[in-house]
Amino acid sequence: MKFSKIPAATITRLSIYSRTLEQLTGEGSTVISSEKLATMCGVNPAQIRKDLAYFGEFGVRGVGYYAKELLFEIKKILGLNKTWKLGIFGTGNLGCALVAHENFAKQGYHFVAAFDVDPGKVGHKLASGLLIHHVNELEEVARGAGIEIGVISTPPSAAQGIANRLATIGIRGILNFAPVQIQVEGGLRVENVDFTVKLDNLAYHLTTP
Amino acid sequence: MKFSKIPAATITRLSIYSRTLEQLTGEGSTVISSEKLATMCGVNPAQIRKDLAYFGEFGVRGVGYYAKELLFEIKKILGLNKTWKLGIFGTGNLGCALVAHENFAKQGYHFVAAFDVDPGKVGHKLASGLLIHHVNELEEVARGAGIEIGVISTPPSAAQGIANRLATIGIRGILNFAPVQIQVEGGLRVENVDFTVKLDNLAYHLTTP
DNA sequence: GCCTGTGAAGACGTTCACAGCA
DNA sequence: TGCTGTGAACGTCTTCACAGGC
Repeated sequence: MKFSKIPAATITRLSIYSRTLEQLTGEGSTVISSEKLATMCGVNPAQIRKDLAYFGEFGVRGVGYYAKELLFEIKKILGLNKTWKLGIFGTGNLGCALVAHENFAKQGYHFVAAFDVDPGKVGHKLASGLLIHHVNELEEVARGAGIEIGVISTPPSAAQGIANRLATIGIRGILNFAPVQIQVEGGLRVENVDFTVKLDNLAYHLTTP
Repeated sequence: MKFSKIPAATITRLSIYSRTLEQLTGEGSTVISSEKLATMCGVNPAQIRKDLAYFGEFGVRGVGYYAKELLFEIKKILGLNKTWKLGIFGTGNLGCALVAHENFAKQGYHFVAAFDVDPGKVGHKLASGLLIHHVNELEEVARGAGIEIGVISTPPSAAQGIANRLATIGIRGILNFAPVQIQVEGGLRVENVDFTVKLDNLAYHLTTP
């Protein structure tokens, strides 16, 4: 185990390795080489070995990695050996789709509270049975439900305000779907999921080959 | 104008600058310095100047950038001075939410065709009025509608197959919401929008402060 | 023989610091 | 003076190439 600083890209790749290993173990693979895993993940084999070396020695020389064991270790590294409680802010089309999305629950991410500003929605339930609270009650409900990660799918103009309030009650992680750059300070970490940025990337590369 | 290779990260940032400038011009700003724009976008001022320098000289020394003009130039660089035709593959919760999402249309991205495998959905229309075709008709309909970018929101297992078929009819851009690594070759470009990877990042950083 | 683990080399991207110009 | 444009310095991440070990 090394104590050097771990590249952000390494964590992102671990997540992809994890997903690929999930698939491989599901298909019955037991041993996998860095080369084969690399091909499946679209990276360089040395990259995989280096990424893993930050956290330990998980392979067997001359053999490869035991898929199930490696998957377990990676999940432990990422903190996926527990359940995470999420709150959704904004229950429009996207917000509802996210709550209903199966991949979250499958990975241990559970929505435990939902919020909106629309009085016509407050008090109603989402398809999953989750009650929609008014965003005025954010602090109280978030604490009560034990939210650990906030998911923002509000219009851009509301995102910063939600983030600020989440910060003050000690939430340290935000997944932001609103197309704005949220200004943060201190321990709060924001990950942006940005469709438009990705589309702009495609547009650029289709325009400038 | 320089002919050096442009970092991928530069394009992503241009997209963010564009969004921020959109907001600024909307608020009535006319001139903006690299420093102020940098603060708003969460980057280094020199970074902005360098990013822009790849494409030309858009600023005025001692003054800054004219917001409206810069926005126009960045949009031109990104290829946003035209309308892009998108096809959606998979009309589940997420797919429907994407078609309904206002930010796409606002930036010139228009869904012109929808596909699903579910016979119960084929023939029906989405809320936007878009008719759902069976994915069997992919090639014919995609050509007819002039799809330029494919948006995949199918289950993971179906994603690669759709990508292959899009590749054979000459589609060169894919926005992939399925949590799998799509294997591509040649001119096809895939951008992944990966909620779970982002959440795993948060989980890691909340676990390992 | 084969595949992992890793120091060293290389490639890449970012930041600095200042020249250039309104 | 003030802010952009940019070569050079810096730091970071990736890839190579081979030592280490089954």
